[in-house]
Amino acid sequence: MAEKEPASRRRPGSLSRESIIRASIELLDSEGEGGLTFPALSRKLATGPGAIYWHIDNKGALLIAACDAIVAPAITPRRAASPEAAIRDVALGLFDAINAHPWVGSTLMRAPGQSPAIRILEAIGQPVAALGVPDEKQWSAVSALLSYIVGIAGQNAANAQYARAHSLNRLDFLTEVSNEWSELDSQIYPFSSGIAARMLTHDDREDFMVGIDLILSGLATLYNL
Amino acid sequence: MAEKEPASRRRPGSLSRESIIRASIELLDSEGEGGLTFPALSRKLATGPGAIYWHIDNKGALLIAACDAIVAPAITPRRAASPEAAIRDVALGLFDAINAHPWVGSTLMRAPGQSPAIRILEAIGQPVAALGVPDEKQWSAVSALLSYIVGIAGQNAANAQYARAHSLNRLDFLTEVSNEWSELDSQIYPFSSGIAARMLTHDDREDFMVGIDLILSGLATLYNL
DNA sequence: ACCTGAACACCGTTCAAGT
DNA sequence: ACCTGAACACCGTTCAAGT
Repeated sequence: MAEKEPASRRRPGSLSRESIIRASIELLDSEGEGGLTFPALSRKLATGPGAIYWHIDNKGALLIAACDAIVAPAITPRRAASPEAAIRDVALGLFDAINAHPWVGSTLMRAPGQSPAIRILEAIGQPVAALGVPDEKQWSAVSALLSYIVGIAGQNAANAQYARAHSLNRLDFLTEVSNEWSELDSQIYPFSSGIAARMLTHDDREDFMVGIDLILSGLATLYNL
Repeated sequence: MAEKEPASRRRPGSLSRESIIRASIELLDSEGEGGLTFPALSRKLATGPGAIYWHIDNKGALLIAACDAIVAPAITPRRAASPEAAIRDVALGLFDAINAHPWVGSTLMRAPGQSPAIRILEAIGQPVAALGVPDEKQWSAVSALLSYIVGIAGQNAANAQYARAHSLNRLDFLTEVSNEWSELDSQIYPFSSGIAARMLTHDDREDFMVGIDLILSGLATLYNL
C-alpha cells in the first residue's frame, strides 16, 4: 500500500491532467469562453503556469480535452428502439450538453477531426449504417448530420457568449434580436422582418430537432429506406 | 470641384472604413485567421492603431464588416428556375466564397444575428417561403438550412486553419486525417475507421450539396410540397 | 519527475497630444 | 475631423532554477 499512486507521493489536490481539466471546465462554466486563461487557471490550482504545461501541451489541447470530457458522457448510446431513435438520442444528448456548457459549441466547431468530433461521428455513423444508407452514401449523410449539429452548437455558443457579455437573460436577448429584425426595411428584408415576432416564442430544442428530422426524412426519401 | 470629397482633403490612399476593410481582407486572405492584428494592419496602412479606431469600433466589428463584404456579393440572387434552385444557388455561392476565404467561415459562425447572417437568412428565407412551406414552419426550415451551411463553413475554416498552421496542402491534410482514422480501434470505432479510406477521394462541394438536398427533400416530404 | 515564477513576445484598446 | 504613437492591461508560452 506504500506505492498505490504511480511512482510518486503528491500533496492532496496536486496537479494532474484530470484535475487541470476539471478546473478548466469549472472556469469555462462559471466565467464563459473567455474565462479559461493561464493566470486564472494557475490561481485556481494554486500553482504557476509552468506546472500546467508539464501536464498539457497548450491551451488548444486543454480546450479539446475539456470539450471531450463533456461530449463523451453526453452521447453514450442507450438501447434505442430504432436507428432513427438512436440518432435522435445522440443529437438531443449533445444539444442539452451544449446548452449547459455553451463553450463546448465553439470548441467543437474549431476542432474537426479531433476526438470529440470523432466520438460524434461514430455515434451517428453506426445508426446511419444500420438505417440502410448505401455504403458509398454514408459519409455524406453522416457529414451532413454532423455539420448541422456542429452548426447549431456554434451558433448557440455565440449567442450565449453575446448574452453573457451584455448580461442579458434569454428573454431579453431574444427581445433584442426580435426588435432589431423587425426594424429592418421590409422591402429589402421581407422574410427577416416578418419572422421577427416568432423569435420571441420559438423553442430552440424543438427547432433543432426539426432539422434532424428533415435530414432523416431526406435520407429515407433519397435512399428508399 | 474643390469639395467633391466630404468635407476634407486627404492624402491619396488615406484611411477610410472601406480602405481598412479592404486591407483587412487582404491580410486575412494572405496570412490566415491570425493575420488580422492591429500592428499588421497599421503597418499595411502606414498609420497607427489609434487612427484605425477612429473608423471602426473594435476588432470584432472589423471582422464582421470584412465578412459581410465577402458574403454580400456571394449571395446576390440570380434569376433561378425554381425556389429549390434559388436555395442551391445561395448555398453554392456561399460555399465557394468560404472556400476562397476560409476565415469567413469562422467569422460567420461567431456572429449570428449580425448583418452577414441576416443576408443569408433573407436569401434563404424568401425561396423557402416561395416553396410553400407553411408560415409557422418557415423559421425552423430556414434555421436548419442556415445552421447546416454555417456548420460546414466553420469546419472548413478550421480545417483550412489547421492545414495552414502545419503548412499542408489539401491532399497531405486529407492523408493525415485518413491515416489517423484508419488507426482507430475498429472494435470501438467501426464506422470511423471504415470510412477513413473514403476521406481521400471525397469532394467537399458535392458532399455539401448532398446535405442541402437532404434538407430540401425532407421539406418536400414533411410538408407535401 | 514535477513544480516555481520571472521573463518574453505579442496583442487589443485607450488617450493625451498633435494637425 | 482625423491622425500619431506611446502606454496599459492582459495573455500564452518558455525556461532556468529548484525539489
